[in-house]
This record gives sequence, C-alpha cells and structure tokens, in this order.
Amino acid sequence: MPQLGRDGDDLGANDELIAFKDEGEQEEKPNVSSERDLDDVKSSLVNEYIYIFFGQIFLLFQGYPIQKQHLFFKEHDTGLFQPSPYVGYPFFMISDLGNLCSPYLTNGALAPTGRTVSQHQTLIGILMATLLHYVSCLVVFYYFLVSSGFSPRLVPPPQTSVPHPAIVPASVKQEPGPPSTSEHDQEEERKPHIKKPLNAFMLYMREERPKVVAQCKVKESATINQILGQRWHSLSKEEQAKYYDLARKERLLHSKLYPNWSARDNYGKKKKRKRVKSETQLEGEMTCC
DNA sequence: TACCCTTTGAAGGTG
DNA sequence: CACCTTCAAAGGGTA
Repeated sequence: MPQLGRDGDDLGANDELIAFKDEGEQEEKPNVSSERDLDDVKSSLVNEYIYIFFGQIFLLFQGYPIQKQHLFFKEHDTGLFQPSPYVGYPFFMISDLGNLCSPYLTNGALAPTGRTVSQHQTLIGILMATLLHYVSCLVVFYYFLVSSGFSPRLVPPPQTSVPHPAIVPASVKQEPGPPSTSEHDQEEERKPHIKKPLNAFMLYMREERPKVVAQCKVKESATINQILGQRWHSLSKEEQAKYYDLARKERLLHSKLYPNWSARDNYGKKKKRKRVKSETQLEGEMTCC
C-alpha cells in the first residue's frame, strides 16, 4: 500500500515494495514477441492504406486527377513523397511526416508543373491530410486491435508498471492445501493479493517501532507491540488525530486504486491458529521500558 | 516452513 | 446494533 509520503508527494514506500514477477513470464516471451510482430505488420498495413488514401485526397485537393497522380510522383521525386514498394499501389506514400518541416513546404516545390498553387493552399492541404491521417490511423488501428482480440483498458492495471505495495503476487501468498479443481478457484489463485490499507495504529506502529527497538533493545514484535499499544494510549487526541487522518487518506487512496476490492477478499489468505498465552507468561516478557 | 504472538482499528458477517 | 472474526506490520519464537 503506498503510504502518504513522509517526504512529500512520494506515495510509495520503498521498503515495502515487493517485486512482482509473473511466473510464466519467461515462457511467454516468444509468443509475446510474435504477437507484437503480428501487430506491427497489421499496424504498418493500416498505415499503408491510410497514406495512400489521404495522399490521393491531398492531390485531388490540389487539382490532380486520379489517373495522373503517378505523374506527380515522377515530377517531384524530392524525397518527401516515395513510391509504394507494393506492386499494385500506383500512387505514393508520405514516407516521413517529419518532413513537414522541410523547406519543400515553404517554397511551393510541391506544386505540379504548369499549375499555380499558392504556398497557403499547399500547406492547408498537407495539414488537412496529416490531421485526417492521424485520426484515421487511430480509428483503424483501434479497430484492428479490437478485432484481433485485444481488450483495451483505459485505466491500466497497477501491476503493469511499478506494483503497488499493497499487491502481493499470488505466487508469494499461496497457501498449502488441496489443489483446486475448478477454473474459478484457479482464477482466484492467480489474482494478486491486495492488502488492507493500514489503520491509524498500524501507521503509528510503523513509524515508532524503530524508536522502541533502539530504546528498549528488544526485537520481539509481540513485546514491541505491547509497548507501542501503551504509548498509543498515552498520546494526546491531537497526536492520534494525525494518524487517524493519515489512515483516512490511506483508505481513500486504496478505494480509488481498487474500487472493487473488499476486505472479505483477503479472508482465508492467512490461516490462524488461536493459541492463548497465560498472563504470567506475558508479564514476564514485559520487562523493558 | 508456516504459523504464533501482540497491539489497534477497519470492515464484513451474523443473530 | 452489538458482537465476532479476520487482517493489516513486525520479527523472534515454536511446532
């Protein structure tokens, strides 16, 4: 769980970051690569069509009839326009839109021989074609992604980048037990474990624990927590309010990051065995501070 | 190796 | 609504 930064706007607590690594990452790499290649091919094909289509529109805008557009390429082999490498594409492609900054756009060189085309008309035509190009690329490429089974997500899952500290990969938290048989159970096991947000006392404990360890020279967490519990009660309302406020922000952030998360999701993730210690045993441990 | 211990508070379930 | 259960952190201790 990202903690509200003690150092300012950094919401991550480095000491709590748990490296997330998909178990099947290594094995899946070749498939991912080939899928990416396939997507690249699809994308480039889409771009080809878009280039050609809007290139023609541009020339029509300039007054070139379709049947004479290939002559335009021959007359203006300037590098801005390149012939399609594909047989059957009689026209041209804009090879590099970065060339819009080239001097060709400012000196009217694109104008077909024998025609008077102003720089203004030329620029507007190219800008229109470029704008339509980008919009259409997005639309068509989105269609290709969707049609090829890709499910776009407007909000990326947290584990795709730096994993949220509240998330522990299911492989780490796997509990021993009989193997589940249903697909639903397997799905549940694969789900990353999202931890509960820290409450006010937990935040206080995390901050004060090192001090207690240093002061009392104890390492047992049970003893340390007893001391911290006593100190917590000795805090003033104002001092406690600081941690309650922090905890409230934690819960708010957690609910924003994981709107569908429920505390019930974590039930059964830890197996508990109740073992009651005698009071005399506890008193013997409370020897410090 | 996995759980216990110990604390407080939040959340969810139950009667 | 009251009560119960579980889980957050921590790390030495224990079965």
